[in-house]
Amino acid sequence: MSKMPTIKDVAEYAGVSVGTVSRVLSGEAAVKPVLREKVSAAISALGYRPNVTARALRTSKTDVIGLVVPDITNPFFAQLAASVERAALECGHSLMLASSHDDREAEQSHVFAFLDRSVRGIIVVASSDGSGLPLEGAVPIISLDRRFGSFPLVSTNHAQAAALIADHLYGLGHRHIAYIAGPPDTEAGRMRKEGFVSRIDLFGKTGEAVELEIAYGKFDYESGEKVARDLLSRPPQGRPTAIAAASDQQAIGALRAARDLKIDVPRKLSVTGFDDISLANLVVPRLTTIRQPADTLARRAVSLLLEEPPGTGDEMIDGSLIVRGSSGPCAQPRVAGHKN
Amino acid sequence: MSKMPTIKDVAEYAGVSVGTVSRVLSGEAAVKPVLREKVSAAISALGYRPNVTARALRTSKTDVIGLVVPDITNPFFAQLAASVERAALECGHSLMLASSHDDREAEQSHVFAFLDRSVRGIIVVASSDGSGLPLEGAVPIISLDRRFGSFPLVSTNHAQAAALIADHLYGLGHRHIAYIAGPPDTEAGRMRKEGFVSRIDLFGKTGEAVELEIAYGKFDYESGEKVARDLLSRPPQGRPTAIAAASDQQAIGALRAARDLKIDVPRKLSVTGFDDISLANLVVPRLTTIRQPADTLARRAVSLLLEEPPGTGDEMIDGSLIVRGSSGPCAQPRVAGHKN
DNA sequence: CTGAAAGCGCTTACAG
DNA sequence: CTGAAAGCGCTTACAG
Repeated sequence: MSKMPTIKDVAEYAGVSVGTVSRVLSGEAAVKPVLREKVSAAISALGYRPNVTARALRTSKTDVIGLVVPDITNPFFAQLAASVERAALECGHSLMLASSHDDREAEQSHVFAFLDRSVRGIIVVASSDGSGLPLEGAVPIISLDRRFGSFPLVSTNHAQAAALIADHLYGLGHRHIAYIAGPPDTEAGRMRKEGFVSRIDLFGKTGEAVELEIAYGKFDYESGEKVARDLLSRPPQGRPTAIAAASDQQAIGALRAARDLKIDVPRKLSVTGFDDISLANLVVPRLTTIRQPADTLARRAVSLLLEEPPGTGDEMIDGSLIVRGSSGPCAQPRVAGHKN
Repeated sequence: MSKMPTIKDVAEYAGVSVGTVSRVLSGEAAVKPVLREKVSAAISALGYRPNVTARALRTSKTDVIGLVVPDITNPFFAQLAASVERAALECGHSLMLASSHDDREAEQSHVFAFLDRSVRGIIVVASSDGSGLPLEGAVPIISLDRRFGSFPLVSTNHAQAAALIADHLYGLGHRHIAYIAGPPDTEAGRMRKEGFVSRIDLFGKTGEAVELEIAYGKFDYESGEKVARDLLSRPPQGRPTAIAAASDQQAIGALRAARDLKIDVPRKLSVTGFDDISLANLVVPRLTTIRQPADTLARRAVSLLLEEPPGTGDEMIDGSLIVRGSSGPCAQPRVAGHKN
């Protein structure tokens, strides 16, 4: 087997024309059973496998989906990638993966590289809000989780989900809350913050006022740790009783800062995340967070891509609140003697 | 631009033959400067980009590397994937990614799928020791981290690295150690265990004897937590003073078990991992572990793949010990009053 | 140094 | 229902 057999070899072996072989391969056109048999026999006798490249050239259709993520090392993106791969596989497609390392140029060049390979479609988890990419519809493009250019976005309903956290914390009695926001140049960062803030504002109007501090950071561990450290190195009375973070990684960083500062979570401080990465359930205490429906998101993105014609509208999928050990009732500092 | 321009369009625009265009594209053959200019001008005027598929069909060479990992959601594999992607990019190649979900059949079918796409080469992080794949050299295949079939393996020198941990723990005075091994059907699992055990045995002969318990598990969090829980729910005197795990994830699971059982790490128990995933530096306490040189591993794997002829021998790369807070001196239980 | 032509392995109208 | 033939967009001997 020094050379792979081609459709021509199969045709000769079976004593038919290549067209006929092609037809039984596609299964579309009707072929007389006798010939069909012969062809099938030839195929397995020779161990023939169609040349995907040739097929792609001829039909200018491939079965690969390109995915670009900011950083595959980020657990949430890894989860997303895994889900996209699975969804693609279910639809008989393969995955090409590229990391943009949060670099806009890399992101663009990866998209172009995918275009050059005439992939079936491209899903991009943008590194930051992309601006005017001069890309018209040769190949469908869908934004996942974070908007890329002006392409349709499939994402968690960040605002709705963030409001869930606000409800939770308010319900627990917290009236001094810090929110660690994500980068304001990401739609997810903005929407989560806005959802959270506007819910808290609403409480201010209809219930008890809440003192809300907002700090900005990146979505990673280090940012969360750093911001939380600043927030928490104040005397107890001036400290927030709850920190809501825009990502699990930030929240886990915050947890670490709290531990370093010997602040008991959840007794003295509640901490919440966003994403429900698998780690969230493993840290101590386990993290209260928002579950992003990675699987559903991925599946929808792939569907939109593959639809004929490709989906064109945004889709928002609700997140759900996962209550675990890192959040608890506010330690009512007004009662004397209960203070730290 | 409803249709992508082809090499033919460029040729017409520049007033030359397609052969000439192809030659300036490849940069190999000599082309008279005047024509070269014209062609370049035409290319940018039309926004021409070569059709990768056609080129692949013609040359039967592509610039994509296939990577199959057991689970992209596992932080170490994610790191490996990121490194492979980077290394591939540096060599002008793209990455196709597939997850085997630790399923041998899926693994095989992904390899075949890559073969069908006539990728330039395939790197596989095996889910378990693959056996006789009937794959001869159409396309180079390299095993990374865990051996696939009988293909050349690039991996950390697991035995050497595990011995480093043994040295560390022994040096700290631990004489009752538990080792949480990885699955014995993985080469990495076996070699790490063997490296660890034989080093401890050596101590037994040349120094003080060490009581060594060995438990088996998968490489994941849950396994580590479960095994450690069993190990640690014994009275303090019968407990190991150190747990060496075959992966960071196991170790982090063990950390969690220790915390649940209120066993102070590192005061009463030392815990070590293997991999140095980014999380290792974020758990509390930070995890002492072995750094696997993911970047070097990936780069070597890609190099072997791309060499002409492809590399054929195994390569072992030394790991390094990273000492952090989860390991410390043994709490000499022999001194009365110091006991728990 | 350059053009005309063959061919990579398929699919798909076009006749019959 | 089936075969002969064109053509997808390239690269590369082959002449000149």
